[in-house]
Amino acid sequence: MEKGLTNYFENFLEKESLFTNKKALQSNYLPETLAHRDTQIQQIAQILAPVLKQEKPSNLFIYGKTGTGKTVSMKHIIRDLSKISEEKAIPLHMCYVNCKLKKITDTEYRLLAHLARELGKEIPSTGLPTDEVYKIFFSALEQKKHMFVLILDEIDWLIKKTGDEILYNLTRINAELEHSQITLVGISNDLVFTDSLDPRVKSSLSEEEILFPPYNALQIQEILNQRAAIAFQKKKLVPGVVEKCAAFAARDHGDARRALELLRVAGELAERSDMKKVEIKHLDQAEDKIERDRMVEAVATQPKQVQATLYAILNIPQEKNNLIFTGEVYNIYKGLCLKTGLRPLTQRRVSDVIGELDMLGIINAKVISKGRYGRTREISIPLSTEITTELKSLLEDGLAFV
DNA sequence: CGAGATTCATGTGAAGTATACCTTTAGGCTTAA
DNA sequence: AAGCCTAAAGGTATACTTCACATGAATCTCGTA
Repeated sequence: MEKGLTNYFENFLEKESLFTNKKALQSNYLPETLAHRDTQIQQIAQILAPVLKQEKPSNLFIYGKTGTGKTVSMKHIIRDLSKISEEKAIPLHMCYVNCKLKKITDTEYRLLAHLARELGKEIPSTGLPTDEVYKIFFSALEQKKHMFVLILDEIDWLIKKTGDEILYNLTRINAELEHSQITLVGISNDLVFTDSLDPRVKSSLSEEEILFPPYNALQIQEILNQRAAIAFQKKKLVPGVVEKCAAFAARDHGDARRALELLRVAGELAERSDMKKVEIKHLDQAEDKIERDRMVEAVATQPKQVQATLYAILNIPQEKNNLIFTGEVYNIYKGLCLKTGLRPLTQRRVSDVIGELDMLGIINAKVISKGRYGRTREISIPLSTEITTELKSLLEDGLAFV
């Protein structure tokens, strides 16, 4: 037994890896050059360049679907600008914030607290009045005497949850700052998001707008090839893998991030099963695995109550066109609480929870009116039965059944 | 037969509550002069 | 008397509850052709 394990590890070490540098396929990887995003990067650079001369650039709004390179492009620019400002000792602070991070940047208070911490201030997680945090942030900013570029990624989430007041306040702050200026860059993949903004906020946020169009299959192929050259050993990909991978991604709106992830996971799967090369079948397996992992991850990190609600939804007998209604869910949920000793939430709250699950993409919930028979959410589960059963058992463990 | 009125089951907004955490302040204790 | 620590008072954000009203199409009602 012991011996076998040691052997296994020894073999593992000796085995030649398919990868040379797997990082190149990870989503946080920043390549030296970005293919097919020259015009966009150029535009952004032009708009933001004035910061180097200590002039306030226009606020900027960037939009485009997921995986069109918005975030990478922006990070690219952040990197270059920061480098230059450092070399030339230009007082410039670029701050990238992803607003989708639960419990970190998903409310006005938390975002502000995060920003103040970025400037080296200690902010408690709760307890302080929000305008107090504004003041702290404000004075820290003023003290530093520099240009502050605030990049809000997934800004639509923030606004959806907390309203657009934050943006209004942030743009207004400039008028009161004497030694510093703040520039906003909003990134969103919701194309119609700005319509829901207060007109004043809208006009000031999108003084400039840049659209990131989806990549086409050919462009994705090039990107994949570029990255694969760095990530994989030579000739480890069966011909056609990249093409198939690009086709997968182009199928739903040219999402390059997905394509890269697909390739990486396919590589990992090939390696794990001791194959010499990455084959097409690994792509199919990878697609499965990614979907599954994403769901498991999303579900496992939810609070207990959300999990219980989801479990209730998954456990409704799936006969008639799998249409499920809120009342039904709530009843099962209550029974579940009884069994697990969980304190039941009100229907009001569960209604919101269902909305949250919908936002997370774990379920589809649409408000419909059934006429004489009332109004409710029509819930359906867009997952394969395998994933559903996997989630169920995951939840059973998590919820500690009696 | 068709235009309104009715109805149901929940959606949804506003206001209130519990909890966990923060700052301020007043009182008590210690210490140094 | 000055300094320091502690505990109570007073305040906030967040997650949730309570209350009350809003929704919107299937169904019902009733006047009319």
